[in-house]
Amino acid sequence: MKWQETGEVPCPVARSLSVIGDRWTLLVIRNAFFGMSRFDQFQRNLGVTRHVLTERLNRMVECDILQKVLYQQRPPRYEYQLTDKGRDIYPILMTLTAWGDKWMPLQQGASLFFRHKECGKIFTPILHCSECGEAAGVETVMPVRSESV
Amino acid sequence: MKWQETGEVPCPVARSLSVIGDRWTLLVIRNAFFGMSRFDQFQRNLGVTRHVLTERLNRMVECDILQKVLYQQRPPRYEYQLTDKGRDIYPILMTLTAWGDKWMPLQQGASLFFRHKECGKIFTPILHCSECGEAAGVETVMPVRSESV
DNA sequence: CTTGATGAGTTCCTATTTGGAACTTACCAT
DNA sequence: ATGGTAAGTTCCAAATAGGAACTCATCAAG
Repeated sequence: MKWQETGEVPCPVARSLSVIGDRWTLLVIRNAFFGMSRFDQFQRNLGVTRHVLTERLNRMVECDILQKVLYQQRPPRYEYQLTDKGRDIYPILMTLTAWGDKWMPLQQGASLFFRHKECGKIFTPILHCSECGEAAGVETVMPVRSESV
Repeated sequence: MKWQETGEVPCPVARSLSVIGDRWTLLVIRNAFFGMSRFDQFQRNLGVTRHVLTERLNRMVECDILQKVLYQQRPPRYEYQLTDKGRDIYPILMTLTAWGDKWMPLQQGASLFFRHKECGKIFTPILHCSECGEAAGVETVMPVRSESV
């Protein structure tokens, strides 16, 4: 099975991964959340080769995760900004961060935190149930395939 | 930059991705959550080539996401079971699922749901702040690098 | 006892994707 | 006229992936 065939696959995990399931893509998005938007910023910060970066940015624009915005004429220069679809990847980055901090810690401790503006504190993201509001972890959740709903 | 160099990188997102940041790895883990544990089950269900699957399973065992458990002698056969570290990937799969359902829907609707055992309902996972308990989305969260904490 | 099936890989070859470095194009500043 | 900046392109070598066939130990059937 090739990866371009998975965009229309029934599993939403596979569909998500068909777009954001490679390493550089998520790192570009992480940097976009830190305010980066230009080709050379991404390239220098990540160390990704220019031609892989070109391919990834184009794919994200096609998939409507980033949009090109003209920031200068003569010569025309575009920057890449997160769309609503792209901004909605934030929870994925938060859970990835939480997992990395917990299970692949470095001796000098975490290097990325999240501050909740409403209470002002550094926090760990916890998944809750949209229906009852209580925490929903692996022990309290059952995956259900749609055939059997 | 090569990918094997990123395991010790300061960003926890990059460290997470160095292990689970490729397409097949997360699909294998998804299937493990559905109860699969054997080589041929993974191979047939995913359509991944056997030698890529071998490499991925070995890597996950090395990283302590899966563990090999003998389930038969003569000939010795092992199955792959999620460890605590592996089970803790569940929130990542939930957020990936929620994003895929919302932004890459199929005409016939979602094909994977989560049921909260405590309230019995199908739900969408929402990230909350571990400190105050309120919802924490992209608008109410500030990423902070550790240098500036 | 020969054949066939099962499970978990391994091997081999080809095709695609990366990594790395240099080159291009359009402009501005000195 | 020279150098710098930004955003790519191009080229080649190296690594990774896809596909199909092969191996090995063992059990079951005819």
